[in-house]
Amino acid sequence: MPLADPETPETPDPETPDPAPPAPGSPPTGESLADLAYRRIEDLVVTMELAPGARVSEHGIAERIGVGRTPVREALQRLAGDGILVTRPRRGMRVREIDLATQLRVLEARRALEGTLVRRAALRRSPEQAARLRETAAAFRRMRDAPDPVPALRHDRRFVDLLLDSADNPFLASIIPLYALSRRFWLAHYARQVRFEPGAITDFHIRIGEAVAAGEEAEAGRLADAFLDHVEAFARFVGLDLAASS
Amino acid sequence: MPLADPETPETPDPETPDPAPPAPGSPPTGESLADLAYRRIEDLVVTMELAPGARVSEHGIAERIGVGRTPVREALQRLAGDGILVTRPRRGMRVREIDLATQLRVLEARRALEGTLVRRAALRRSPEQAARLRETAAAFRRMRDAPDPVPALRHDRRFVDLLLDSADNPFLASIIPLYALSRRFWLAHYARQVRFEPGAITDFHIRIGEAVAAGEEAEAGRLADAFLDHVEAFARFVGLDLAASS
DNA sequence: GCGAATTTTTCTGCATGCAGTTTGTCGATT
DNA sequence: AATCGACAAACTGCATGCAGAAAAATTCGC
Repeated sequence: MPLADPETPETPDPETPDPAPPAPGSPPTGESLADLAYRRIEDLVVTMELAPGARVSEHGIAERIGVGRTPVREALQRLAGDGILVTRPRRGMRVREIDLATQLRVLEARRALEGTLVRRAALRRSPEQAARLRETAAAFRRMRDAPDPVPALRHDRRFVDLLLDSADNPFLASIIPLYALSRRFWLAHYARQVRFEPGAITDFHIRIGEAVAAGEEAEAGRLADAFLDHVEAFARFVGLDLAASS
Repeated sequence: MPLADPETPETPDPETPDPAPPAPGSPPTGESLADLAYRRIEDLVVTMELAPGARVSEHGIAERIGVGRTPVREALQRLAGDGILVTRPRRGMRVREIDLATQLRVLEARRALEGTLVRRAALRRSPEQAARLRETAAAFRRMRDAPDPVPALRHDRRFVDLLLDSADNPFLASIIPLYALSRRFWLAHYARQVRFEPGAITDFHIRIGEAVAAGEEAEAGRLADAFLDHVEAFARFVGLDLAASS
């Protein structure tokens, strides 16, 4: 999902005064079924309930999550555009396989975007966003040693959304699917290597969240770099394994 | 359009030998109507045949380019995701307005991605790609002083596609819509300021293309940085104007 | 004659149907 | 028994129909 763009602040739109956020006690969903489908499928992929390489059909997913084919199709096309699904010309879509080469490309793109993201977030976050970032860090801290990593993964998803809001640049949103692929890669392999204990990743999240909340631009940037070094080392480490076992 | 992903090279797919590129003398379109619609609409926006702020309806566009509403809808949603169109919840889509604040955000994101893009392209381009890059540079040279800038703009679009192919990282593709917005901004304002003559931009393209073709990573990176400095200076320069006149 | 309420139009979001392919299966032929 | 070919099922790409909501047009009240 590149650019959710929840109302561009630069163009206040002279024509209508904005009917207020769809009413506080609004209908259950303020989002379209396509948006819902996107996030649901993303989650299925990241948690590997939809296994790497699995075939994905519009009809199948539509039944699984209980909506029509149209919104599912829209979600699938976005996911394919994000590289989370791969589509062969006439043959349908599959969940992207996990492999080291792809993961290194993902990290290459993350490296391009992530430093800017956290630096700008540190620079531009509002006081409210800073507070939420601190809450997020605290939540990570509570989850630090939980046995099941999936809740932390889902929390991480929201953390990234918050960073993006704080950075106030919707054009950086293309980093979101990269995180999804990274989370899946990590989930697929973290158990294998004690050398990279799960807590280390969470610690980075905590420290980045706090640095951004504190407005420490340079420190946030350094942490993001160090984080990527760590993640890349992890990928290469388990990647040997991956190449050998296939 | 993030990630066109013309067959991922990392996953050679053991199942089928690939039915050859849709046949050389294939049916007129090797692409879907939605892809065609995307590019067509992108072009309409960049050339401002669809003016900034113009309302865009599925039906209207469908009639205009002669396809059904479904592929148009898919294209519009991608364009909205790319930030080229903006969509207010239930109120329809509009062509994004042109303003300095947005343009600076675009350039911020470009700065994050562009260096990586050209460096990797220089590192990974194939001999064939290098040849095509040189052809591209030559074509730019021929167009350098043409009175109508639109052909050069369209050529630039292909240049970027070629850089992306060369960089061999589909996850960098989110830069494509940023270029579209940059081209439109430039087209909207280039005539106003003789201080930034059109040829300067073309010169950057030429030099970057040649550096990438030659495999000069560091030089390509430096040129990309200098290019962005120039483009940002241009944006700020005409932006004063923009703010003053509105 | 001017503003406010109401009707009409237009548009999005979604479901569904249809055609052309592609994939998978099963049977016939060698 | 293996291979090839025909048939059947499934799926994508696209068109279209329908409901609800917003925008525009129109009419009504004052």
